[in-house]
Amino acid sequence: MTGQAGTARRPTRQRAAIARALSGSAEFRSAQEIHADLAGSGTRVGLATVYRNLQAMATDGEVDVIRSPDGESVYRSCSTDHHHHVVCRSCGLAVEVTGDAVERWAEAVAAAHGFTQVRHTMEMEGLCPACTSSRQRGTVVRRPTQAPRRVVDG
Amino acid sequence: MTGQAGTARRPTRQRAAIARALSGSAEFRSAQEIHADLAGSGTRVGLATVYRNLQAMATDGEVDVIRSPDGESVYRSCSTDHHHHVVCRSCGLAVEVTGDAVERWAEAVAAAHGFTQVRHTMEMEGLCPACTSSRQRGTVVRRPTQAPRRVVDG
DNA sequence: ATTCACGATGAGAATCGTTGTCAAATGTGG
DNA sequence: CCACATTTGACAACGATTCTCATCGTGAAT
Ligand SMILES: [Zn+2]
Ligand SMILES: [Zn+2]
Ligand SMILES: [Zn+2]
Ligand SMILES: [Zn+2]
Repeated sequence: MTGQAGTARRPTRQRAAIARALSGSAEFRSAQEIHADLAGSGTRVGLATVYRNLQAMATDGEVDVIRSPDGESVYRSCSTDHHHHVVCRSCGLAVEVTGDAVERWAEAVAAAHGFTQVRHTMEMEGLCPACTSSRQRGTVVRRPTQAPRRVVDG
Repeated sequence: MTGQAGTARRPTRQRAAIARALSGSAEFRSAQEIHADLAGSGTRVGLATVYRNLQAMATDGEVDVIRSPDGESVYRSCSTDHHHHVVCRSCGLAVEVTGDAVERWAEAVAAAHGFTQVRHTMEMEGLCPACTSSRQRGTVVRRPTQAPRRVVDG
């Protein structure tokens, strides 16, 4: 059978704590970070439980989840400010951008296929101005592994 | 100093084999799959080498890379047909979509920040028509883990 | 062609995020 | 309160990716 009459998910102290921790920040955070936060604030929750609940909340559409470039799953409560990034492939410079155009497009194309409660992620990567000119001059920036600078921008 | 006069990357039999394997398919494939392909076709290449080269090619902008939902990095040679997905959060149904609007938007917004050689990834997720109506009827599809069906579409 | 310096390779160990296991604890419905 | 299905937690197991390091292959110089 595919579906079973809906017994809602049970409310537990752990689930509540995790939800609270999530809504506390507007940034994407990993399961481990959240687990650490909880532990730090005296709330004792098993790591596996954090993973399980974050997953559940994700499939229930309560949180957004994306994969960080390092391969971690990072979560963020849905309602928070929504934006995208343009990241430099060479030096890691990141710029935040927003744009109604994509938002509307995503909504429209998904709706056209009958999908509801649609959410999306989009990332752009290329060469930043500095790295672009470096390459033109024939020099190659070989993965400086420098900490990505984060540049906020509307 | 950030950059050093460019000693290009050295050509090796392994690198060539990996590049060939990549251009052979228009689909995203994982490092392990490519390694298996090579081994299958009698080309002996170390797994670590496959990883290293795929990464290098990615930072050089020769291949696209995204994270599959299972957490694997999957690679695809750049020039191949470009599209996006709308995936059902509940049953895994996936629809391929294309749209000039996003493509142009991404290009424009990145250019506005001086970025060049821009590439992007975008994924949408929501509830497919079937799962939407299921929920409305009060039934909950609890992660059937059914193999995602792939539905091509322009 | 020979030599040199250094990037590239490969085999296996080591990492580390994530998932599985299963007994104990805890909500729920009656 | 009772019977029962979920959820939790501690820890083992997994698996993709990265690291280590001895050895090899290339490009450049001689
Ligand atoms: Zn850059
Ligand atoms: Zn958006
Ligand atoms: Zn569905
Ligand atoms: Zn696109």
